[in-house]
Amino acid sequence: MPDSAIRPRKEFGKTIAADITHRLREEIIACALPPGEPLRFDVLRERFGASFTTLREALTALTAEGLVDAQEQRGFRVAPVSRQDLTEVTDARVLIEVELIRRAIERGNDDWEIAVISTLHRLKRIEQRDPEHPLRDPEWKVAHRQFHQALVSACGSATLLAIRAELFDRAERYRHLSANFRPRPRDKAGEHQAIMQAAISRNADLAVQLIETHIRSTSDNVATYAGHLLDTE
Amino acid sequence: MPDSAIRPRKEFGKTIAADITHRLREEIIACALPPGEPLRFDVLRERFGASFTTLREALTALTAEGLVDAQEQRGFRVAPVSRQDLTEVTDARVLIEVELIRRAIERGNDDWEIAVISTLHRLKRIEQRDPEHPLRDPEWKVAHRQFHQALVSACGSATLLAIRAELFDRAERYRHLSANFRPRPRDKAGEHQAIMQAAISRNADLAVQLIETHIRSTSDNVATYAGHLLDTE
DNA sequence: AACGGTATGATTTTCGAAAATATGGTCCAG
DNA sequence: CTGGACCATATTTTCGAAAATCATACCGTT
Repeated sequence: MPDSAIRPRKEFGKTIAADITHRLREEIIACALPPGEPLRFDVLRERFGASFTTLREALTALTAEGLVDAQEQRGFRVAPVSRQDLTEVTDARVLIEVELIRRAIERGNDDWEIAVISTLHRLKRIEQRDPEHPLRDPEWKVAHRQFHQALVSACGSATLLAIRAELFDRAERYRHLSANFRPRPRDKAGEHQAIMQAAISRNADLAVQLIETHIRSTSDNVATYAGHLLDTE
Repeated sequence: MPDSAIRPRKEFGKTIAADITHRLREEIIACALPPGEPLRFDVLRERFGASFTTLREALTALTAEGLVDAQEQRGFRVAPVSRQDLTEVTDARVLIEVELIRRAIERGNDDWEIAVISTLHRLKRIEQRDPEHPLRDPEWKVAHRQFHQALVSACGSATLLAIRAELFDRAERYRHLSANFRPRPRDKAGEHQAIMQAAISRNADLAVQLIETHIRSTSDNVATYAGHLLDTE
């Protein structure tokens, strides 16, 4: 289900609707389309060069992912943000991610270990390039996502992985929301390193604790530095 | 997000696409459209009296819910079933439902207690009518769903409730799959009664244990009596 | 007979026009 | 001035035809 986002230039593989869905998702997560923004067909039609129907299909898919809000007979808009929603997403992520980490540590084989180590390695290399503003680097985004994805990939449940991916996207949107206001990033590199070590050494309890802290502190950061954006309805 | 399925006669509220989505979902869950069945537009067009585009939108929504399988450029089909998928759905349900029951018991107020008691009452009345084949009674289906929904409704997280609803639907499809082969229903009435009592008396640990047993034994039943349907790819 | 390539038919996917519905403003009655 | 009904416009939603893509059968070559 996740996308392994290799340069999604033009229509990479298949249907236009799937491509539009992908591009719209990226823009919403990156807050290029801000929360609450009405999504009018005329505008989208021009921006994405697709017809009503195709756009509608994409918007329907994103509605199911919780990134778009459908108001029957009154069109679509980017899903609004709120403190309540941030809390719900955070709690749900903790619940699921903790379970998946446990399972992955229990079941992960050599390939899993390699994936975890190598994705972290790439992430650290990218961070060295611009330690101040990692979130602005699209490559960092991809690498960060892939590291966390690798960590749980061995859990054995495609169903839970799909749910996790959805929640990850929704959380990432909140991260972008606060990116412009956050003074300096905290020591994420160190946290990722510690999580990797706990996972590889099969210390489940420690890994779980680190992951929960990681998720919650990110969420707290958003609430602190983007709180003023979370109050409008 | 859940539907409170009151007689969805004709186009009840709003858009045709939403209506078709609802009807298609019901038919898939009830296995009127069997797992793996190709969903060709000509056929659907005749069956539901809607156009390509509208149907496509409905199928896209159901794909996101895990009830339909989209194969790019090669159309849609009813999501296939498998032992692996049944296991995943069951485990995910236990994980989430257990958490939600805990939260609901902690946060539920008078309205919650009333909802739990009254939905169980209705369920029992319906069961008295035809104790042998409850699953064949569409009213039982609705009442059963509403009881379980009421149990967790006070959890405080719309996000987790939406995920739960999706998993419930997917599990219900498996139940229908085995309904024709199951010799006699086990004592569900007693189980529901016990769950209700544990919840109302705020005995979280007991309620959690009962719910987990309830979910897993249902799943085991399916594996036992519909196992021969779960092996074809 | 086996293989590869191509033409034909079936099916999905996309499009823009047309129908349905909401929005906003104006006018009139109270 | 206020409130409500009505009309005009903006926007969404739906449709069936047209384009794109896939599946299959056919044919010629080895």
